[in-house]
Amino acid sequence: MSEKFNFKIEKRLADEKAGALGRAGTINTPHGQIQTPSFVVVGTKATVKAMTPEMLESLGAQVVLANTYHLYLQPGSDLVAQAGGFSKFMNWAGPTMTDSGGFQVFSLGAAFGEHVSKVAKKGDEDKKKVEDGGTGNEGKLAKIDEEGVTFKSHLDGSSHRFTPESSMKVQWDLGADMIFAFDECTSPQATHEYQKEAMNRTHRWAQRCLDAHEKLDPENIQALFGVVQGGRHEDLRKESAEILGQMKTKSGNGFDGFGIGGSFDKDDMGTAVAWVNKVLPEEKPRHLLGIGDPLDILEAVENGCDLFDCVAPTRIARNGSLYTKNGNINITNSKFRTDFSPIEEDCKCYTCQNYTKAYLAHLFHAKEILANTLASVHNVYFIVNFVADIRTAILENRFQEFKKQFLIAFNK
RNA sequence: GCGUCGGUGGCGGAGUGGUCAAUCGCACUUGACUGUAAAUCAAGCGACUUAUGUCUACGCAGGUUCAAAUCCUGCCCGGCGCA
Repeated sequence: MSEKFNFKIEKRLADEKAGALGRAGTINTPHGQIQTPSFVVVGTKATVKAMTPEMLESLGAQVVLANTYHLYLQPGSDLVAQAGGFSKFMNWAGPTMTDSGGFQVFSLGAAFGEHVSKVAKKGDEDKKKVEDGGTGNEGKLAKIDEEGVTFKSHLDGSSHRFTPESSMKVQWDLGADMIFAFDECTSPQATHEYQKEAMNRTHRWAQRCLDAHEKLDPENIQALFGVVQGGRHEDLRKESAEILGQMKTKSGNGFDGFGIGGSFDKDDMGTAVAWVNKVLPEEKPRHLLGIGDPLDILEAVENGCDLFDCVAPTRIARNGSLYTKNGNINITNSKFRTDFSPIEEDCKCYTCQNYTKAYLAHLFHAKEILANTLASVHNVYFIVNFVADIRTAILENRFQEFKKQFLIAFNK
């Protein structure tokens, strides 16, 4: 009944600008098509915070990504399996993905209690280099060894262990169309030496994921994406893409697509992504994990990425930051209290069609729960349609013009 | 009228002789947020300022003291009790 996973490239950027890696395509999954490039909405615990699936669908979202670690802890992956998978559980009929739990190795390990982002900005250089990835320190909730990672639940402190094999099993139970190999997301503050060590471990884990997945899912119902690591280093990134691009099981099955994970330099994301995408097999989709800033997406699409997921649109929405074509605004700023115009005059989202900035400002100041929903609707609409517009521009041979116009308006 | 308790920064409310421009909470202002530990977090919040700097401040007016939001006197205002 369902179509097997596949990816078709419809249009390449290369005919517009020599050397450009970008493309527009279509992914087929058992739960429908994804027109790429596409923004994947994050619904960590089988819910996109403050939004119903109907809202997501009506604003054009195509894919939802949930998280292995979170659903494993709560309500438990066996329960989600009983429900028929997280997509059925949350009433989202479209394509789905799950992250492997690899990001929690970072967020509950190296990044726990620190002010570290996986995207390093200027001025972060003076932050101390971390020799062991930062995971061995006291108080961290994740500890890594060769076999896997031991976590302490952030909910109740109980101990749990993930291995490449168990991540595959949990993701099988969660039942997404596309899943990721269990990897280690490293801190941008980690040394080159540590990045290399972590990358090599991630490669060994990738092979184990590939093998375990083949046993669990011999008909390959779920597409498995390998995750490229290597941090901010060109040599490591290229090596990782090379190894994962060619990795196979004994019976010859390789990855169905690739995630690009780990840490980046904010200023040079396009370059880092290009190192990888020049090496990865062209005919497989590439998902840039956890990246969602409009400017980063623009760079990454141009350099060959097809899918993006990011918590930013929903998280910053809940904190009062709203995307506009002229840059972000913070709706809680005092000047918006009496601004009776929509967030954006020409925006077609439900929020902009029906409410004013003054009303949203009021909801935020009053800490009304509807603020989260209306702000999330706008931001998700903005980013999903922004990426869809990039796709259209590629198909219509006007990507560079689109990019130029967007940057002029968006850059503050 | 008598007695009694109290009047502190936008609000609530600590402080009861020096370390107080004054704990804390709220409100307010601004910022951050990139595979969600997140409806979270950070900074600021008397004035002027580059300042560990100066000035003005704890109902009002005096006084005691080297030093007062803190002690004394008077006044004004409020709560409660008794007439």
